[in-house]
Amino acid sequence: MVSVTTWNINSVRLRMPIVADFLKQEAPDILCLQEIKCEEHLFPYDAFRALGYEHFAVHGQKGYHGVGTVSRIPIQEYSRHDWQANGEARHVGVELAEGPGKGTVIENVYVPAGGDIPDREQNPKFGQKLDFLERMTRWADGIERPTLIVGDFNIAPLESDVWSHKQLLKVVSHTPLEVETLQRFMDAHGWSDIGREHIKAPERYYSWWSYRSKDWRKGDRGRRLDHMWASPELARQATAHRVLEDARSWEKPSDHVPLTTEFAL
Amino acid sequence: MVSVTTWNINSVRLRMPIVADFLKQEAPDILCLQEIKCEEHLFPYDAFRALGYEHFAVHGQKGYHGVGTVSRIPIQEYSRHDWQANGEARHVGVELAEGPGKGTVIENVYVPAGGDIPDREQNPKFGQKLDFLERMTRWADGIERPTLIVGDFNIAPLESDVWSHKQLLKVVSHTPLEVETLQRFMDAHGWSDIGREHIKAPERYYSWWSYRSKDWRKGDRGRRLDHMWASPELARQATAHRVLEDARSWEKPSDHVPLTTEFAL
DNA sequence: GACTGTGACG
DNA sequence: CGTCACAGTC
Repeated sequence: MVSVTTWNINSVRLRMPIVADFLKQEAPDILCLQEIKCEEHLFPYDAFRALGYEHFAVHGQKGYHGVGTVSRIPIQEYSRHDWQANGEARHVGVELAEGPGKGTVIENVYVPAGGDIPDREQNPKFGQKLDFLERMTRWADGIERPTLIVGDFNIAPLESDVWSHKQLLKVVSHTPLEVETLQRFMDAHGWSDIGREHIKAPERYYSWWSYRSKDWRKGDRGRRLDHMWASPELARQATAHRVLEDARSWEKPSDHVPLTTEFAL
Repeated sequence: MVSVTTWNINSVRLRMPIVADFLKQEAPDILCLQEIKCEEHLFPYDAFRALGYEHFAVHGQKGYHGVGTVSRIPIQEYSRHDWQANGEARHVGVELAEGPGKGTVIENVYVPAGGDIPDREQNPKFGQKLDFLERMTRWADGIERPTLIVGDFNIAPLESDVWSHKQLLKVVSHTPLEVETLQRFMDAHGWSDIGREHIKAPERYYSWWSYRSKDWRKGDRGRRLDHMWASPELARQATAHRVLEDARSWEKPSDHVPLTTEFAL
């Protein structure tokens, strides 16, 4: 069995105390973090080692973005794409280096948020987000090995992925254009949406609640921005999937919560 | 009996938890804070009221400096000098409004730090500090009522007020020029240095330890920058004086510790 | 609302 | 080392 967690941590240095709590409690084999917000040499390697996580693939930059994959089973860095070709650290890929599942690829990605206005002309960041997804789509077309891609996709595709489909139709993260673009990425490889295989629509499923409200539970205005997608054959080996909503209430929380999937490898 | 505390708090909003602890523990009648670092409308009045302190004289500004006098016995704002005439909030004066000691004046002051280089030409801030003290000296010359002046004077006048007289002779806060300038202020009214009346030189007496060292106790590199000076007749009524060095070890401490004097009024 | 870096100030 | 302000991002 191999378990994998994805978590947009919104500063790994600031959040290391709750990351440690999470690892002690949930003990996934592999933890994929997004928005680590630090350069690679400032990543808290020692704190992870002290918890038994001794394998790393970190793609960081100063201040913004950045992803890091941390593991207690051997992994090997496999790829590091810059799909925007602008130097931003938004992806790192690893493969399982030993044991059952050896060669399985785990891609950790942080898709651009896309700014406020869902219009390429008025808001270049929205265009960048779509372009990023389209380049990922072309890349996915050539995937030949069993692959798990996880991370903050910054898109909530289904109606039951948001607290109000109607009120979010023109809000970046849930616009039809983004949803279609994400669908093309899905089709390019035939990804299986593990989250929705285990928590079927139309059941409510969120992974993010804004900081901009006193009580995140009040109104439950969440969105499912974080995802775990697998190649079809790998998806069939997923035996369990959990969303740790409680983490949104922890001390100094991230605005995202961790998602975990177990695989019978 | 009336007890008065002076404490450079280095942000009253950030430090309110330890201020509350202090008031519960020491319960002075009057608390004079410096470096409150907030505008008046952001001063935590309610937190003080909840502790039984319902009388205030606050002179604040955005971000820097600022002084506030908080009392559980009636006080009345008396003066608010701008000795530099540059709009900085560095002084507020009150008088006891009722009971024994009615009319006694308590001045709360935050003398400019003076920058790094002890030279007017190279460092205008050093000149401003001296000018500030000289204007206070002219003001002190006209004092006619029993007065207590407390606060962060940013000068450690005596050899035993610093961890190394020799090593600090050219360090702003202990230069001969500052010490002479402070002495002229003392002479202008005949102030009595209550701290040194109770803890006589050459006994070690510090009220500040820099943040710039891991362990403030290591080497004990302190300075006596905070003072409580009284008119001669008032000084004779001072019955006790304490320095709460422990406060330097509290959770998220200020770099200054509170000084308290009791008066038999 | 909460994070980052920066720069000023101590 | 540690505070605040500011601007940028999400």
